[in-house]
Amino acid sequence: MSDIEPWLTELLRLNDEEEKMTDKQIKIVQAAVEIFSEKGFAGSSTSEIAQKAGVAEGTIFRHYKTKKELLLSIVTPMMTKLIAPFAVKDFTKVLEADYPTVEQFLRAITVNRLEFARKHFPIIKIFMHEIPFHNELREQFKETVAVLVLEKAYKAIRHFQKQGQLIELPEPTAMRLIVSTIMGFLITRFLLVPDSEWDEEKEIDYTIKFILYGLSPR
Amino acid sequence: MSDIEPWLTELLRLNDEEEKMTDKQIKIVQAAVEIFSEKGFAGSSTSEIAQKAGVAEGTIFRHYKTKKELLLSIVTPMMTKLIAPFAVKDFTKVLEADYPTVEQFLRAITVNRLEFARKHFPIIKIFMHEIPFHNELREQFKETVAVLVLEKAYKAIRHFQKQGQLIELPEPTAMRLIVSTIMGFLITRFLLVPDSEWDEEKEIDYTIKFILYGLSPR
Amino acid sequence: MSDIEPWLTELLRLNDEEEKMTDKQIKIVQAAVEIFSEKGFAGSSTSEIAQKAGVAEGTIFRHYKTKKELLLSIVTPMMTKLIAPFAVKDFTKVLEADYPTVEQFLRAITVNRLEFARKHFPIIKIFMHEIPFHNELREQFKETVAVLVLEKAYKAIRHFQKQGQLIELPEPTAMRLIVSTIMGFLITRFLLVPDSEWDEEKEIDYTIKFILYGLSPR
Amino acid sequence: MSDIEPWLTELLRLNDEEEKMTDKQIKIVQAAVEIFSEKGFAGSSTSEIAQKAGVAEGTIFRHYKTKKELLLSIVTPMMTKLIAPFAVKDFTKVLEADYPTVEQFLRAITVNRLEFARKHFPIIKIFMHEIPFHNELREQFKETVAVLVLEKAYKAIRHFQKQGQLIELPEPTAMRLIVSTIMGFLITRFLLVPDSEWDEEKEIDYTIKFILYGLSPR
DNA sequence: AATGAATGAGCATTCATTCAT
DNA sequence: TATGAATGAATGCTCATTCAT
Repeated sequence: MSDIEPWLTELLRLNDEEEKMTDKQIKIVQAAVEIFSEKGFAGSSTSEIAQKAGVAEGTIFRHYKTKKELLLSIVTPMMTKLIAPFAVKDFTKVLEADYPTVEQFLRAITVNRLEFARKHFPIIKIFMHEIPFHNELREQFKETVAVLVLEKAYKAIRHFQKQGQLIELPEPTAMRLIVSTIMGFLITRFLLVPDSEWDEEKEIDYTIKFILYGLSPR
Repeated sequence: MSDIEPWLTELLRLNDEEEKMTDKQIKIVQAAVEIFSEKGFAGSSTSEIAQKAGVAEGTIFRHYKTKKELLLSIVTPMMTKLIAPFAVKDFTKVLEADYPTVEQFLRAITVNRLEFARKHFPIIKIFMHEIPFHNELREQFKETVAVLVLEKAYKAIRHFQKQGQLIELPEPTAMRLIVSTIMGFLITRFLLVPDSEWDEEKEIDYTIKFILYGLSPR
Repeated sequence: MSDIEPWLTELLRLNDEEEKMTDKQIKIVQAAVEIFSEKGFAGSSTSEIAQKAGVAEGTIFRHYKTKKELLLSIVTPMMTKLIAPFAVKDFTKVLEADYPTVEQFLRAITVNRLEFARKHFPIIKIFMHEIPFHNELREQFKETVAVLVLEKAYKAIRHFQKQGQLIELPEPTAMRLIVSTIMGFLITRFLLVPDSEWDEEKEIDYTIKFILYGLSPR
Repeated sequence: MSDIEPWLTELLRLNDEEEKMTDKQIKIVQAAVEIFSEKGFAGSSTSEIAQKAGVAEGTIFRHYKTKKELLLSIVTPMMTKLIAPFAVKDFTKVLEADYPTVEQFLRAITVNRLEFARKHFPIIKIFMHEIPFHNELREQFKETVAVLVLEKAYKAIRHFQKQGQLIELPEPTAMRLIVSTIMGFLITRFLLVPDSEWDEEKEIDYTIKFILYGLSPR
């Protein structure tokens, strides 16, 4: 915890543009992420966060009106980052120029999201645990992220289907199968076997191939 | 919620063999499942459970020493049921006799677990949310369920690999790809699109085919 | 505080008809009245009340959902008692039968309210301090007490005016002058010179005579 | 509330003689009066005052060591103003010269205090609510105001009694009856019917006449 | 077996006040 | 003079749990 976490630098950069975070505020966020991800939001107490952050309990509430606001201030910016790879105006052009084959596209996406998950893992964990319990989170996710990402992803699927690189499945089904496989990969990597030896290159390869064989015409 | 839930009859049958549950106890479990699955364990209060169950606060603690014991009494029996399909002594014989092809086997497993999930959905939800926060749960799951299921599953994979029906992948990798796909199917079905129209037969078919193509030799 | 206060027996009797108050609850109300009247509602803390009542802080909130509910449970019943002398169906008949002269009527009212104030003094003090800050209190007072009392009082004034015992003033003005004088008498008695020697009989006499001379035709 | 309040100009003038109040300080006092009179001292928070005044929280404490000091700085000068009409050396001479009859004297006092109350209403309200809870206030009031005013008032009463304009009552009793009536007049005017139509001239007249008839020999 | 009053530790949040800038 | 971040004690209230009935 003494090193600066990758998700933190990110968060700092995001907030930098609006307002400077004080030293103590940074410590608070750091402690909150750690504790929320370890015990869940409802299971964490602000006094514990304050203690770990080395600040008075009142200090938390000077910066965040409520405990929930602290949660959202951590989780919301992550959602924005999630859509980053899809936040491109002319998506089809990118596909044509950079990813002539599905394989290249899938590999790019997988590696990219693997790095994203590696960087933001604790926050993603918090997010996935809390999303069923907080309407704001769910709405935010649905309205911004899900919509934007889905639209672009369906476009990519149709693009490769038209080229005959993917079999003709309903886009949602194809999407589901691809996402399941990649999510399963990430979950295995970060939750189930976080420290064991694991040949990442090879596992990526297996995973991509699996999707490819599963979805390409014979 | 007034009808008797499928998971409840199951739970009653399990406990029946040991001890009779009183009327009030049943009401408590019913209320607890509902509330835990809606707000999470830490976010639920025993007083709310008592209220919904229509019993006095003290009554809960007459049957369960602690709130956590109530949680475990709900979640643990579900784990036992989870391994049921694999709780067979001579697994290879079953495979040979009943499931000559991977497709038949996969289809059987998928349909079977789909029904299981349909029946036990609220409890599974509770289980998946709480497992990261309770060592007992994690231990219980690893030591009994995971081990037993994994062992049998690897055996099945090796069985079909030997027959040339599956390509040669490390069993954990094959397992991961299969489980990811099926879990993705179940999560989509029960969490993401619970009420929308969804052609289940067709989706099962797509899913099985995807795994099959992804893992069988060309 | 060790003796049973007059307002307490009253309060107990009122609640008795609905629900029994537990021993601890009585202690809580007793302590609350004492502390509220000494420091004001906002200046009193529930922990202090609990301590003085000799109960755990949580016990207060088992009986009263909020601190404010505790306040209202103390003050509201007093208002009902306030209208008691006017809660008579055929008020004019009472006047004719029992109080042939204004003097008799004024003396009866004054003595009666003096005793009322003596009994309920701490609660009245609380009531008068809190009424500007709590809309519920103000509404309750206006809608029930003020209306009922005013109506009957105006009737009495008109009654004695018709008989030529009172000069012709607008009823509200006559009412104001009478009430001011009696209230001033009570405030002086209980707030300003609570313990000094004070010849009550004589002061009542002066007060009644003052009103009488001030309002009767020469 | 945006206009300059009458009590404020008064307060400024008083403080002017000692020390200049800064712009922010004026805003603070303005906000404090408004909030104290609306929610009571204990129910108001310094942060709310700071916010309404448009200053930083710390600024309040630069000018007033404590919240209570802020209260006193508002209420104390008002007391000085209260005794103004009596702060005359040769009171009897004033009576003889300016007020040959009780009626003239009463009318002068009533009109004068009516204007005073109109100007200082919010502060008077604060004062009356807080006096039971703050010993300093009570002491200050008793030792300076009450004593000075009482002394002069008794003198006036004796003066008119000697002339046969007032009946022979103990001065405190006469005082009580007069003050009750005038206070009742003011309270009715400013608290009970603040915005309704109300013929002030006529009500003053009724009030004076009531006292006069009540206290003068027949 | 069931109750519900009682507990006291713990909770999120607010408070008046301090102090480095 | 003014700021506003920081404090930590205190607040009203909730919690899981106990226990006499």
